[in-house]
Amino acid sequence: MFVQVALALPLRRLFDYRLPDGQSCQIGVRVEVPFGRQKLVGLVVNTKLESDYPANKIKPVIQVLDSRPIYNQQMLKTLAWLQQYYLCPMGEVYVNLLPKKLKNGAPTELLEEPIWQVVAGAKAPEGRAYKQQALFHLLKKLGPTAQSLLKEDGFSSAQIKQLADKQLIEENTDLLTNKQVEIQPSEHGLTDEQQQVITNIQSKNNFAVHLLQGVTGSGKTEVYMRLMADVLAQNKQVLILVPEIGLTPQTLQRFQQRFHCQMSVLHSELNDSERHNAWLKAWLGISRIIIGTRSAVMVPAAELGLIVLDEEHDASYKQQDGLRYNARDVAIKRAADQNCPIVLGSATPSLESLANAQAGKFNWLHLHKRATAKLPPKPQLIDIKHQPLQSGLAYTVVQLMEKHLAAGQQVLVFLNRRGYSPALICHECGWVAECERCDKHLTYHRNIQQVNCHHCGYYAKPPAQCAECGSSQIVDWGIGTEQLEEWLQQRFLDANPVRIDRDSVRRKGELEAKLNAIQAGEHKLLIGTQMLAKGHHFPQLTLTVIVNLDNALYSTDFRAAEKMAQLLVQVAGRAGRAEKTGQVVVQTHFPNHNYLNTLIEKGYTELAQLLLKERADSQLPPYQYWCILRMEAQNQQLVEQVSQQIDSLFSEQICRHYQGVEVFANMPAPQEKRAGKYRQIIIFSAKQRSMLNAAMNQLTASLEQNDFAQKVRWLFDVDPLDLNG
DNA sequence: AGCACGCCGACT
DNA sequence: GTCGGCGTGCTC
Repeated sequence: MFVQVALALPLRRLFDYRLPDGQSCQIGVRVEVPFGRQKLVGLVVNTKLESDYPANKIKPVIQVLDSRPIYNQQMLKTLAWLQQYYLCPMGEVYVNLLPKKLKNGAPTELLEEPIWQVVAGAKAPEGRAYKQQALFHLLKKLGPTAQSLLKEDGFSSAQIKQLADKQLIEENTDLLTNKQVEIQPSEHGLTDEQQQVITNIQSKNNFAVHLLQGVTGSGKTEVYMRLMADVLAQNKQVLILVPEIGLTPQTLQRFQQRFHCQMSVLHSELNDSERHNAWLKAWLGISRIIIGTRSAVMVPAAELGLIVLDEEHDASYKQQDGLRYNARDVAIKRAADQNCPIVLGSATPSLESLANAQAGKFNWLHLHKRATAKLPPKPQLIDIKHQPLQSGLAYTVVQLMEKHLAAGQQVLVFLNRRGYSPALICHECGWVAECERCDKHLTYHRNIQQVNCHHCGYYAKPPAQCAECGSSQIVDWGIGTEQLEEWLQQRFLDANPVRIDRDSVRRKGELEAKLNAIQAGEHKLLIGTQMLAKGHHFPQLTLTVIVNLDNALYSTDFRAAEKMAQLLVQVAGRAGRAEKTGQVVVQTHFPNHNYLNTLIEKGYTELAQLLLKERADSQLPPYQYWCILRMEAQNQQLVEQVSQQIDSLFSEQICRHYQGVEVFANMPAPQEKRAGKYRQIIIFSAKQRSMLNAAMNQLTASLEQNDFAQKVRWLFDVDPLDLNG
């Protein structure tokens, strides 16, 4: 008996091993095998009675690690599709998607974890221990809850331990494998719109893709929860996917209060043990709800009955290294294989999903009304042509800010550029400080006295002298959040400005703390990047200032306008969510630009129609499928030469067998030189996805045999979001 | 990806 | 004379 094993290697093939006499194993189990002179853990993808490989070279399996398969037949089918579709090495899907401990061969056993509950008759702690009080009250409301979830709720192990020491809460080990779900009634009624959407989705029990387009605050979460209640009551599991920074303790607590059951929360901040347990609880069926970011999409929850993917347009669903998958597309495939419904939610759906909805492939549903708040305000364009700017802000805008702050309200200034200034230049000769590994401008960070490359992580002390002419007249050019903050600190000291970007909230919990301070009204003036745009509610916010999005109007990236529109709608949605009316102003040099005016006057969907028309006319995605072959080497000539050879190989030997598949471009990567390496890309395109995939599989087979291709590192990016990465 | 083998430059 | 640099090649 032989087994075909997938190993964590950059190879697109499987390795045959012999099972020791009398032993057998199921497909989908892990095995430990000898490989060269090392030992590796791999996954059995197939068993067979004969092998093509020379019998004397086949080694025996050292040990079978699982008695129960890690992946069932259905999951293995989905994984096989994933490997084929994304043209990646075997190990990327069969091994690297496992949590680290399992990858290293650890047994599929849960690590010990306490389940906490309030001691019967205990009273809340008194005094200054506010966190402990909050924990006590939450736990009382939730019922028995796993320690890992309490941590996700924003409590530390120390806080939990202190309550336990005071004997106000206790462990309940019996509940560890409890699969019960207790569903609490909703506190909110449903609007007619919500009811219609729910009825519509529930009328289809099997696989269907529902695109739920609802403005911010229209009650999408309540719709999700009603659908979940239904599915959980049928003893099925639910998978909820959120963008990288989408899941706040508040959102999680909403789910916990509604559904008293075990849950797995999966995201990148977990340590190995936490991820191990969360993954296993989903696999064992203990967790009935699995909430996670991108990578949670392939957790093998066997009894899946519903997938919800929130903010479906979000770029963080696309992995940009290793297995370059899009969790949205993989989630749809999983739902299809599992024959369960999937709901894609967004206020601003991606053009891909809108095209699918219009083609009738997705069931397109709408929530137009805000359930709890007023409609988002209509943005106002401020023409800044010929206007003097102070730290990037027009005088009229500063006056407006002053007015809102004087009324005791909050103001958000949005600038998508961190650092003090995006460039340092020589005042004498115009020399610009550049990253020596990427040839890109270095961003000046004044607080830490550094210049940083935002593309590769290179950093250095700011140059004291010009590298060209030796002048010491180095000046900063352009405005970043750091500089904006500095100026606003002076101008609006009383408003206690706070900056939120990746630099100012580097440490874990820092973002949380600042958001809480904003909620509490400690800061009236908020300065932020993308980070502030997503998912956070600021009820006292009445003015949002968007400093600059002009670069998106004339960008080389064909998705720039789409991203700009999604961002603008999202940022605008932050303001006036409570009873107060909000105001949104956008500074621009192009107040007559068609994109901006369509978006503001007619809304996102109208602009999307316009953009889709342009994509169709220019033969761009989603009307043309793309697959990028990326090549990388230390040597520029080599990488160009190899890409030329691959191009010829494709055109001469492969192209004619696959109708409509062509080379759209063969060019240096937009950031040709990055982190000291030279990069070249070939974009392949086709109208038919299956045809493109078949051609690329053929090309892959050729590349693996050709030795010129081995001279560079190459990999595929299927359905790329951009040409970088 | 590891890990070997292998063939050339600076060191105790 | 050896230590070690990373180019090439192989792993069931």
